[in-house]
Amino acid sequence: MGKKGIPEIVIERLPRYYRCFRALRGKREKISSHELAAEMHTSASQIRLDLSHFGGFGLQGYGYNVEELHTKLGQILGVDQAQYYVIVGAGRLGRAIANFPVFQEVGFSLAGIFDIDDSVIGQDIGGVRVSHADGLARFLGEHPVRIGIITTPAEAALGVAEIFRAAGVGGILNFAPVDIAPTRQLPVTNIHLTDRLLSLSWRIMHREQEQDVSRKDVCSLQNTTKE
Amino acid sequence: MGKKGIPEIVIERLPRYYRCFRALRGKREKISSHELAAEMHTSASQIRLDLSHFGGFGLQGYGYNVEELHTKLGQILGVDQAQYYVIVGAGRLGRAIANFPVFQEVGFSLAGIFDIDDSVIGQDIGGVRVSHADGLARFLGEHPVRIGIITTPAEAALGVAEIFRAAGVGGILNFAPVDIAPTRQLPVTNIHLTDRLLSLSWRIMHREQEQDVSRKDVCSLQNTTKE
DNA sequence: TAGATTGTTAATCGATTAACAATC
DNA sequence: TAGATTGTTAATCGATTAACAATC
Repeated sequence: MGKKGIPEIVIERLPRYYRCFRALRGKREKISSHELAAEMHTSASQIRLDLSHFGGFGLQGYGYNVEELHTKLGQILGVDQAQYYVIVGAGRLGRAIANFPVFQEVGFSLAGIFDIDDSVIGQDIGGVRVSHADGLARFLGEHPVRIGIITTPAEAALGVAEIFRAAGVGGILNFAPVDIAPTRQLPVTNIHLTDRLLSLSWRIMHREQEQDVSRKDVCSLQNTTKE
Repeated sequence: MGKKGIPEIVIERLPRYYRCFRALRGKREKISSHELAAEMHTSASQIRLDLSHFGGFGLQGYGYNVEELHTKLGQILGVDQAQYYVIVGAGRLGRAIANFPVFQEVGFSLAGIFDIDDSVIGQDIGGVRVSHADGLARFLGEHPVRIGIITTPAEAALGVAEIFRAAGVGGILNFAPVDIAPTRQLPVTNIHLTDRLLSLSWRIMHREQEQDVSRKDVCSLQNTTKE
């Protein structure tokens, strides 16, 4: 099977597999779908089907080679190539993201950070000087920016998204509490932290009917696979 | 239909409806499922089925009353009651979250913030003094904390989760790049920002086969509903 | 009343799980 | 070779969409 028609939901799971194989490096040479399913609290079937979308990474009677899968999944996710991103909105969340060590580890470099508040312009954040947002469009025209991250207040977010779109930025990661609509040309991931807090709040109030992990060991990391 | 057996996926969508009705307040008195679907880029069927899980909020021939739905959805999500949360990990991300205005707007109050770094202990973050994490278990025993937010490095996260569990905290929102397993007693939402960045990276590299929004108007917010 | 729009049931679609032949 | 474990197809399960009777 080629790279066409891979369900979106499989793509969303891919980073988790990557993370798992990354953590396994050095610890073991190989792992079977069943062992991995136990680690990840999923099913072996799902792992095999998910991975098979990208080619035959496993070996019958052996399993998956940890080193190989780590490399292959990294390539699939674009971790092997340097990628540049910019942050618009140099508030607390923007600063936090600018300093995420994992982003760097994974090959993403901060190319620029922008704001409209004169009092923060010129400050050094994550090794980069904050510039005025007026210069954003121009900056994007001169630098190869793959990802635009929005950490502005809600009001500013759509305007920034439009600048990103016009400049041909590859994709948007939006943290402003507004939904930015993706298009075929411009994938967008909207991350609404408050939404996650609220759905968690609901689940807390209704925890009785939570997933029926058998109670023998409440905080265990025991897997619930049946296969 | 009662509150039993509502699919998890519906719950995850609920905050989005809430956000939408919140934004509509004052602007209009009522809205039909079709109009709302256009706003939200979903289908009217899905909206009607989702909302019907919680009771008959709509009125035939009229639609949904904005004010009423805002109130009802707020109640369902627990926004009407004061809820306390603590943050463990007073780094940049922890500070950012402590200052999220939307969390407060929605009824969540920061009860405490903890770290192990002596140089940050005693600092004021979001109106709360940073305490040493050694005092976390005791603090939880003395205060009614609904949600525990983890913004520590990966290594510390499981230990903190265990303290939360032992203290009977209602639920966990985890930002550390580790999966904390939920149990029936303790719902957990793991938010892996790097995972979202990586799946976006894949989508950028494969944007050709993105969802086929018709190209007539690339950046439009035009709805794609068919019903 | 006639038109609009819900709540809900039935039909469709997609995702997960189970099963097993292929093969290391 | 025999045992293990994959990749893949078929069966099941769940979620979305379509249709429509109920009713404001």
